Amino acid sequence: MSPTPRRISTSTAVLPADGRRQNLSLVLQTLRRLGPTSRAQLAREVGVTKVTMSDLVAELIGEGRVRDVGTAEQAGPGKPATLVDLDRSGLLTLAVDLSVPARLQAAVVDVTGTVLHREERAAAVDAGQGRGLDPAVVVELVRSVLATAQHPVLGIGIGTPGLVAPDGTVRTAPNLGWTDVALRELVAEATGVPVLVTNDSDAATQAELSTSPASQDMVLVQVGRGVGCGVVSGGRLVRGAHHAAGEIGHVTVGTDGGETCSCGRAGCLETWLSVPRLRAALDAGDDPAAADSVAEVGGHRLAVALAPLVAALDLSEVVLAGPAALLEPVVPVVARSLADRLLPSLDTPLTVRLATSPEDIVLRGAAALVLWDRLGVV
Amino acid sequence: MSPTPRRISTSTAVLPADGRRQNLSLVLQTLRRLGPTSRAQLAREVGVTKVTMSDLVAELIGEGRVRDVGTAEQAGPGKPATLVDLDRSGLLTLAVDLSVPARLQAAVVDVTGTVLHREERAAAVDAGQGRGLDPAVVVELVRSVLATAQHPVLGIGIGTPGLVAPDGTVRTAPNLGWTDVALRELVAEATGVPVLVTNDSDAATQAELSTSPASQDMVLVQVGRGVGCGVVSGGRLVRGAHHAAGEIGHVTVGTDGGETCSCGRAGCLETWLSVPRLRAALDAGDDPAAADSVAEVGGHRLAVALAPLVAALDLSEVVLAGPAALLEPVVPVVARSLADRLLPSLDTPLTVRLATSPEDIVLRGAAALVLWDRLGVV
DNA sequence: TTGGTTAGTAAAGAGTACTAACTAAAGATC
DNA sequence: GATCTTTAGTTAGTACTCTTTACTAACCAA
Repeated sequence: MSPTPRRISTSTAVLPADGRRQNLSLVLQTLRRLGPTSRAQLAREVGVTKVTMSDLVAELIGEGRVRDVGTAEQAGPGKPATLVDLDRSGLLTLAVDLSVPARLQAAVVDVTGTVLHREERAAAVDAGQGRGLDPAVVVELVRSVLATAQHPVLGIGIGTPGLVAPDGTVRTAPNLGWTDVALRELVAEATGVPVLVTNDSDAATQAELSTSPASQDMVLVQVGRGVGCGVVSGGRLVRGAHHAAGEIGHVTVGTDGGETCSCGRAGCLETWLSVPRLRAALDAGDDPAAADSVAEVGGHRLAVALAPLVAALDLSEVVLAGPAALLEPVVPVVARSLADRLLPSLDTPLTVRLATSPEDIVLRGAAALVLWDRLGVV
Repeated sequence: MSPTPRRISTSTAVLPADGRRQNLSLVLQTLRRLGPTSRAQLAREVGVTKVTMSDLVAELIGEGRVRDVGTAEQAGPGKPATLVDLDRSGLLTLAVDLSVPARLQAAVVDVTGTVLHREERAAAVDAGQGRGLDPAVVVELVRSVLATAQHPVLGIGIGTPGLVAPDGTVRTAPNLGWTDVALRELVAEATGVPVLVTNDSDAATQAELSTSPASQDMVLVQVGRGVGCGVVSGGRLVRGAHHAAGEIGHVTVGTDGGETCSCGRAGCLETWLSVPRLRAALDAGDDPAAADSVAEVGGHRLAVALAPLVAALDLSEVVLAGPAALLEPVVPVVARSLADRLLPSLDTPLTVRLATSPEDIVLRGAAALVLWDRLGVV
């Protein structure tokens, strides 16, 4: 029983055509991972015969998703390989980042995550006065960027703060002053392009997962105005029972009270750790000890909240995303406090680090999610 | 993009034969869920044509896994259905529960989770004196029960405390005094039957998942000598980076110290909540207030530990497994404390409850895991 | 030149599920 | 009572997917 049979995870029947589609996706994924590759090599990687791989590649070339990129220099005996690769111009996506209202961004992103063209808008949001973000601003921004794309885009991915329903409606987003905004519908109707709306932390997590696919079990904590996270377990982004996974900002941390939070309760994680708080401490005095102390307390509280999560899910990585300068001093505090509160792992120890490339992390993640949704490319 | 295409989750190619196997599994799963069913109904449930379903059923009948159970009483116009059902006698498993050394259990379990025959052994384990459980006892117990099975068993499932490696080796199990015991290998060689070894909490969680398949996102907390848990996210049991998911007993809970734990640190969850502690409080005095107080404190601390997990994974259920009499008073405490520490859910509120049928929960879970591993039956 | 190795293609075959058309058996309708 | 309608299940033929086997093409090494 040890060699567990290859198990497929679906709740509906699997037809041969479904398998074919999966195999086509695998080819694209493999190409994304390896770059230009021969058909023979692809066949070995994916686990089909050369014959089948030639057929799969031919289909992808016919669709304009893959193209021939010439002959490899021979590296030994035998006929030199003819390499194929993703057709980058055929895999453009439009990514939108709404996480910072003062700096709404949209960009054309290629399959490697490179931003080809970017535009920004500034929006003033004051939820307290009932002045939310006008969705028309988002639609205009998307249209403007879409017009600059050199090739048709595969889809539009939007990373937004707040809770997003599976149908692409933003249930609630306090930072944007939104309640039940049918964002997917609005943008899709305005553009005629498929639209995917996700939470910004989930997008960031997907970006991290795509760039460093080593960690199959991790949590990415995004520190901004508030605190959110994305959880990856077994290589899959956790969605949750109500599509609200990752909303840890208003979890009470500790058993000794704390400051009163905007949500009305005391000791929420956001009251201990947030960008405004870290920045204020940095700006306030010339006393570096004060800033250190805020980082110390915030990092400790984050570790208190994360410890049960890390233990219960047996995570191997904790990643912090946000302003690097502010979070840099937090990392060792989190690492130390987590070590204090957990049994040491038998094998590889827990890694705590900053996100590999925090810039445009939401944009890249939104683009990656579109690729995943449209092509099954991880 | 809203109708997300049917996505298969594998990292290797999907051959037609893989799809076929999945579809056969789906038939078994559906029969388990619905009981005796017609081929036409199965076809509608699984999502294939009647023709294909007849073929699938014929194969399963040929293997002795499904059998004809006569004609249905006509419930309307049309030819009456000929019903088929799982052949329960052909789907026996042998389940073993090592979670309580003083009461090692093994049983023949049928596909419904009914225990057909059971045997027990008592073992004295004193890890402090280096006297661990002799694996030969387990082998003898398994052999004894196996001899009583009326039909060949599909596999042997063992639920054991401690950390289990994917190859079926028990890495460490303090309660049994075990370190690196190749349990799967030992039992497999002694019996010639496929063996699956899992953590006891994981087995219990699988049992709960099988009996009430409603909750796709839940945590089951097993309270015994220590505290362990099984996490289900998106309907899947979480394994973790080092196959150590669920080990929350030695997570520090709270920010205000606590008793010293056997692991050497202070404030571990196990120091706040455990069966010995609850029982001692119940037995100690005639003062019911004392027992209440222990349940109060233990339940509160459990909620403190679970809150970040529930929020981050957006769980919909928290299930407590263990001695019902002791845990009964803990449930409302956990529910209240969790509500205090979390933002209320927009939709269905969080459910906190006892396991539906705590008796034999590890045995049933181990059996269910064998069915899953051998047949893909959930 | 000859032999060995690797890439890629061609033809034939096995497996899977489909559609179309059938039989069987019941209730409904005239 | 005869005929229509409905549902279950089977038979025959078809399309699709991947495989095995056998081939050509192109290179290195001796």
